[in-house]
Amino acid sequence: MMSKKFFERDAKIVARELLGKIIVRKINGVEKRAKIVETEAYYGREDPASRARQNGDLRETMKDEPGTILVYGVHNNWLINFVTGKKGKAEAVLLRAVEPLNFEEKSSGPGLLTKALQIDKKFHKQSIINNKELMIIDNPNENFEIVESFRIGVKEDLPQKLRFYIKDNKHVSKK
DNA sequence: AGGAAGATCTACT
DNA sequence: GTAGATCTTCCTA
Repeated sequence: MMSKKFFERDAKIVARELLGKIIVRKINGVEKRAKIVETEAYYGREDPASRARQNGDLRETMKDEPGTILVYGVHNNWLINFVTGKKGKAEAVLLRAVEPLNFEEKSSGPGLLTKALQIDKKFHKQSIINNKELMIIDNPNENFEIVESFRIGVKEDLPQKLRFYIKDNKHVSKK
């Protein structure tokens, strides 16, 4: 189980370290497990692609406690983020793709993985720490190479590589 | 109340 | 490769 301290660091670091971890979704006592294979980091006002740029609920949520779940809708899809950094900083990590471990649905994209794991707005503003239906657990002894790239689907990116994925993993989203 | 934009996905050519 | 579907969120009036 991840601690609050894990999420209390820079979004870029958390995004990188979330790779390879296992996300567990409990639905009526049944567990769906998947390995995180792709993430992106988002920042506050200085980030042209971030929703924290505008005022509103999303910006406020990004400034909430680290480990807060942020669910955001775009083009008929739910996207899930975890708030990172110290409270008040407005940072988050987007889950972009996971590898199914004990189920079959496609989850190689931010909208697809929320569908596969049945994540929707009801998780918005809940915390990933000590959550009964959704949790992230450590996966030691994993060995993989991390690739960095620019973010996907954003109109204007930062001059920094903020997307991270596991090299050669088949479930990383396409582009 | 209305409108436009968007961190997407699918299907068709 | 391109277009269209479709809905949440924020901004304007």
